[in-house]
Amino acid sequence: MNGVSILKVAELAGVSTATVSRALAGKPSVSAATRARVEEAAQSLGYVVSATASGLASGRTRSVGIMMPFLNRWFFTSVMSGAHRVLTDAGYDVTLYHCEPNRLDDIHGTENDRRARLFQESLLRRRVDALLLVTLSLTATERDRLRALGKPVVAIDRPQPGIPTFAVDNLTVARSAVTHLLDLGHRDIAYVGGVIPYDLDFQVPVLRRAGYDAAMAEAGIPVRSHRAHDGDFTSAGGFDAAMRVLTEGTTRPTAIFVASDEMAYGVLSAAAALGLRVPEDLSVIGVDGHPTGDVLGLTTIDQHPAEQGATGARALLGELEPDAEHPPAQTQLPFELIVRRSTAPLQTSR
Amino acid sequence: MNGVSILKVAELAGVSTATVSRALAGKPSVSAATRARVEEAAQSLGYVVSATASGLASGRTRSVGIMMPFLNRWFFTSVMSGAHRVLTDAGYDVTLYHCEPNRLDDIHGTENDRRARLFQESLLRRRVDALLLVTLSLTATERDRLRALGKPVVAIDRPQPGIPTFAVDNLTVARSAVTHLLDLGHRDIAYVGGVIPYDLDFQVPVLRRAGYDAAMAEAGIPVRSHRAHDGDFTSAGGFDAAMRVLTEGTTRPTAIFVASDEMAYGVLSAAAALGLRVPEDLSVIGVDGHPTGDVLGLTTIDQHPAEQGATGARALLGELEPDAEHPPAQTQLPFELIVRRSTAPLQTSR
DNA sequence: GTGAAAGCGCTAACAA
DNA sequence: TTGTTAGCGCTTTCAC
Repeated sequence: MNGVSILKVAELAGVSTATVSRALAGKPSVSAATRARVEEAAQSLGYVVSATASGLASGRTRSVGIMMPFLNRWFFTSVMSGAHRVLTDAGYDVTLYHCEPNRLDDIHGTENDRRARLFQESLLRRRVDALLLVTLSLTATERDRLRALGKPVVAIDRPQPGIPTFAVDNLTVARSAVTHLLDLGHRDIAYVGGVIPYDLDFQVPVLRRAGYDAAMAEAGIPVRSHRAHDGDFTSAGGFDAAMRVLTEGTTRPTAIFVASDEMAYGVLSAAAALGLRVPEDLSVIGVDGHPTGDVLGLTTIDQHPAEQGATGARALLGELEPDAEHPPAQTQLPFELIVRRSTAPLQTSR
Repeated sequence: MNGVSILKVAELAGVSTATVSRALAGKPSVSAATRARVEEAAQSLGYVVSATASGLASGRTRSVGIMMPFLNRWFFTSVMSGAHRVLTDAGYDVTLYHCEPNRLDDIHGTENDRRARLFQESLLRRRVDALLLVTLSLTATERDRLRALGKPVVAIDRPQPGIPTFAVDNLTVARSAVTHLLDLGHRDIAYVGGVIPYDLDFQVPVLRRAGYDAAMAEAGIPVRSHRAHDGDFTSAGGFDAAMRVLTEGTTRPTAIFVASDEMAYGVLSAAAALGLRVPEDLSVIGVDGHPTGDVLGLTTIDQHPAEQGATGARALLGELEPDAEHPPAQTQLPFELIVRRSTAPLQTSR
């Protein structure tokens, strides 16, 4: 019923349990011959160290936590997937924490018990050695609680004060997307973003909007407010926002920069619903590198989310090793413009 | 650095550590007054029980494992998400295991070390009290290893011999989809499925294909082989399969049943690429209930994946309680036809 | 390079 | 109802 204990291995190998522990942990102070005998004994008995016992004795659990605000959205799970691979290959298990975003309409913080429990209970159970935060906005209190854990913490995609962060430069990402449209001759460029429903301080949409504003300003093009609307990072939200962007006012934009691919699918659909041809009547560019963008011909900026997760995980593993240097405070990750058929030069004959 | 220990709580509350343990575990044999004092002491000290210590002493880790073949595909993460919610609300942590599918071209099982390590090492670390398998095909050996753990195991979506399973009836799902098309007057109905790349024994596509065959047979319509092609459960695969389905032979099907929504996006795109209007020239129906299907107007069969995960998790929690009855060997979950604008009555004037 | 022994922080008999 | 005590299965000094 229970697994084989270290004692059996010690007996079979004719050594003490201390030696078995050392040998299996790869400690240097074990002779090659002994190590071989121990490994063979362990192998033949199917012995695997008990996570709880080892964790209690050593204080290290060999598991790391990944915290994300959404458990089933492509970007987040892709980051997670990349991190998971790196961590499990290094012998760590992964515990998944769902950190529910604080909603804008709950600005007084009276709700979100689940999030409170996460920081006040779950993390204190000391089940993990380190934590990877994916696109999370923390309050100062939450950051203090994390710090109090005394464990390595790394953030992906959303810089946190005092926490090493790996992210693309979202402002530059957005600027690059808009610049692509500008280079194609577009001037009347709309923005579909996604600030609305979540997180008090969800920075990514803000930065993408800022990049849009910056690129337009550099091109000397004024941005009118009815040219920017919020989807909520869903296809349906993108559809609604695009319907407004494309029907408000007396003229129509010739291009739209959409802050995520999944919203862009909704934008493409809205264009079709209005009888607009893409890219002849309207150019559309997204962000993320979502795989369905391929068949839909969506031009996008791929930010390689799985690689982001892998990079964050490697930084964590580095910190977990006693004598490794700490990761830099903030590291910028690469991204890549992928031109497909949803963007084209401005048609001058309109 | 380390958390507060049970001893401090005991001192502050003026009781023994055993009583603290009992009180905090909600054991009945504690007086209301004592319990209150203990809880207050724990609260004021910010005490949370150590997962490792509690796990070692009790043999229960209060964590459950979720095993899935893909960590970043919508269906799987949705199931996971539903299960995660139920489990964390019940006070359990979730450890995520990636069980890499065995590829068809690796039929001799010489590779896939990661999968081997999962069953021969990770699971033996006894980090979890129970296991939820999402759409997994196990070998007999793997099943034996799971059984040897002596822990509750529940499967979602893919029946496993000897393991309680929750799933939609995939044959009926497929049959319903095809029947919807038949009811609209279609006779020449193609199939885009997805057997190719993974898992020796990946049953879902097989069942969906069987449902298609059955519905067609019942309608007395022969199925010709060039009317069925495999995508690989990706949009790109769906696109390629549809291109073949729509261009091979001298006539074109008037409808396509696609075994997943994400493939169906590729099918819609292929239709557009060929200048076919949906639904006027071609009806398309998918399966899953993927959210982007909403804006794309994709008719589908929603199988409520998050609910599937929640249901599986509840069954596991039931088994974790000593005196609960075991879940039934196989339970069929509901699904729902959602008619949108990608399907329409057969146009007789062609 | 290896062993003896003392915990790690809890839980679960067993007593009282 | 509560306290005492013996582990749970490892890791890690400290000796040798």
